[in-house]
Amino acid sequence: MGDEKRRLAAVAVELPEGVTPPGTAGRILHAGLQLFSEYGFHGASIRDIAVAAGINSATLYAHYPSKEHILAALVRLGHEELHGRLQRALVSAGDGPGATAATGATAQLAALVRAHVTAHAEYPLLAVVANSELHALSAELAAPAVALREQSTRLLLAVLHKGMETGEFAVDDAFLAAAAIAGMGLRVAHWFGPHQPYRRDEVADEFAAFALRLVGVAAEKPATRRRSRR
Amino acid sequence: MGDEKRRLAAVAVELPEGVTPPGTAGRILHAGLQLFSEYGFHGASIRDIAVAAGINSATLYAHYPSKEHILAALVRLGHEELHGRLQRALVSAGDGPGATAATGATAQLAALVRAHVTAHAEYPLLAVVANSELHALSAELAAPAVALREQSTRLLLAVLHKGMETGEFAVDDAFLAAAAIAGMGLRVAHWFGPHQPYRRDEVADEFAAFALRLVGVAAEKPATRRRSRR
DNA sequence: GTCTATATCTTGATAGAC
DNA sequence: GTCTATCAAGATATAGAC
Repeated sequence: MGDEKRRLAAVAVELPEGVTPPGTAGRILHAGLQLFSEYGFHGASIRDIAVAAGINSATLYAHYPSKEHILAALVRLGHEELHGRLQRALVSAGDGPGATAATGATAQLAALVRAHVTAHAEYPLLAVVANSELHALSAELAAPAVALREQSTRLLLAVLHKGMETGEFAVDDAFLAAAAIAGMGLRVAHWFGPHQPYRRDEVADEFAAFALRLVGVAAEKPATRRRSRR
Repeated sequence: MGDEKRRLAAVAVELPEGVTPPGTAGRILHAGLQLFSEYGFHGASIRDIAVAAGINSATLYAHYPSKEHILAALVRLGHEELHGRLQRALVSAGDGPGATAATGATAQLAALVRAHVTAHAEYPLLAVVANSELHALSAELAAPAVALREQSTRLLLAVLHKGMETGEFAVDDAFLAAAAIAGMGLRVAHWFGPHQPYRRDEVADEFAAFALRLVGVAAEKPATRRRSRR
């Protein structure tokens, strides 16, 4: 699955639009994103980040009070972006015109997984930093992200429980199903990239179909299935 | 899913039996396992490791030529353990008395996933180090693990392709299915622990069932299903 | 094999001029 | 806001006695 030596595939260093601070602060964030995702928090130095941002290392402290705060900003940003997408996906799926009591959870789970996978395929570096470097933060600086993560988990569990109650899903254990579904989506950030023969929405659709099968929902269009690509 | 701040749950620091060097070299390896898994390679210092191993930092160099070599030993060990388990699982499933052309791939996929999940639940620290700290190694020291990882991936892909050919599996794309199945198993190392109300084999069985559903194999015993625990 | 002591370098962060 | 210069602490690794 790609270059197995690196933490993730060669991807453009991108942050969600609208939320990145302008000017130097934003360039520092981009530099941190790139270096933290590749070398980890402790593996990237203040000077490395400064060089990548095109500034002197001392200038950095005019924008962030410490190296840790750069990471905290990225981790928070990543968790906010994901949680916002999950929430919007849920709302859209729940309010859809075709939603009934018998298909609500199915559509919501598909929307949730699609959003989850899309986010990880769209911002792989941010996802890796938010997931794999959270532990480098102090409890205080990690708190906002931890809270968001718990809420995101709750969204998934709620949909699973709902589907189990309506009978849409045949699942023994909601937690284990959530862990499996979340795990397969999280990992996308590590292998997805422009070198793959897939578009983001192809992966998202396929993984949503995987999730539905996983919870016991039969495939909706068995005839439409494409041939294998790999 | 556990303490979301840390990289993994509170688990005993264990290495596979028989492969750990005796004496001080082994204690260094255990110390490295604990500290690398919690703080990452660059987040744990030589002195930290020495203290955890109960020796002076200089003594360490009588056993390993560099800090990087400690990590390399752990990463290699982790990949060898996993690959060995996958191979043995495949052989057992393939040679089983009930194996036929129509069920071979199904049994093999279940065995593969069970072994994968069991390994990650049995040695979570080792799995986290082997997976998440591989990038900190030079290309040379990472090479053995990278090679093993490619072989493990091939095992899974081969089973998927076989099941697609025999008609056991209804899968569009073997690579995406492999990525999903591998991802859900890899993540187990991050949340499994003694605080969870599951035994290792319960998780392994459930995840194997998830994988079979994911590739389109209908549940074998729908009546035997237990009630949800969470 | 294990220690004390130390060399050498890099780290995160600060002081102060412009 | 950005720089030069620098501090104090920490890093990896080595030398040499026992």
